[in-house]
Amino acid sequence: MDNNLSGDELLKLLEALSNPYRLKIIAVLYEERQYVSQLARELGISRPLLYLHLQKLEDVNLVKGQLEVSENGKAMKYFELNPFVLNLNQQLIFDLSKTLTLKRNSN
Amino acid sequence: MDNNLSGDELLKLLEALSNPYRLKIIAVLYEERQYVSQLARELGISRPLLYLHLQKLEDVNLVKGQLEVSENGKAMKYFELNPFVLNLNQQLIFDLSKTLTLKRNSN
DNA sequence: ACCTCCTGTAATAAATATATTACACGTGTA
DNA sequence: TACACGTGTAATATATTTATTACAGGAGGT
Repeated sequence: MDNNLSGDELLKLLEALSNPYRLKIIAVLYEERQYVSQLARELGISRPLLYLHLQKLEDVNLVKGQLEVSENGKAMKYFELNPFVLNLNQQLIFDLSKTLTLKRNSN
Repeated sequence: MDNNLSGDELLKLLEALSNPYRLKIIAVLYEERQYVSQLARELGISRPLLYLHLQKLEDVNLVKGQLEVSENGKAMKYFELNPFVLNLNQQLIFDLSKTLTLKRNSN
């Protein structure tokens, strides 16, 4: 087992990553941190939608946001990437499946 | 870039993996190949639903199914795991984001 | 003939995820 | 004051995914 997360956490992480905008957000933030409005423009989506995506990324700790006040006095919420790496393979899934919750049990 | 897949393929793979039953299916098949009805019983879900999940896994080549005829003459559809490994990290996502399709473009 | 156990799928319902619209509010500047 | 640009969220609509129900059909065994 190469990671210290649970099956449920793995699942949440995979869910967070399984959306094109969220992947794109990661790609953009990989180059440099950015504030919400600007990020929305770059991605071509509305701020409310972006918030939703950022939320999901933040929930699994892929991303971190902080509100700052710029020189000109404006409140800016900057987001940046948290480092992460996951070696995904069958063995890992097998191991973590033991701590994975299914709605209806059995297993 | 440690893999030869496109951004869209990566996304499909992540989507295929972001469901508890599908992870569980992988975990079960990691131990041994299994036929559909038995697999459905082990997971505690209906066959139609299992078919749906197997379909998604097969679509991204995580799994492979073949229809066989057992000794007692019954048709059995066995599924087994295809080997796979994916080193998931920010760099990879950044690289593959270039071949990732967003509904509305920009960027 | 009837029961059991298997494959396969169509039609539909229910649950979630994604996306839009419309707000409210703050600060700096013309 | 009005405008531009930022944050934040509630309410709602739309789309997609997940789940169920109800079939049809084949082969072996009693």
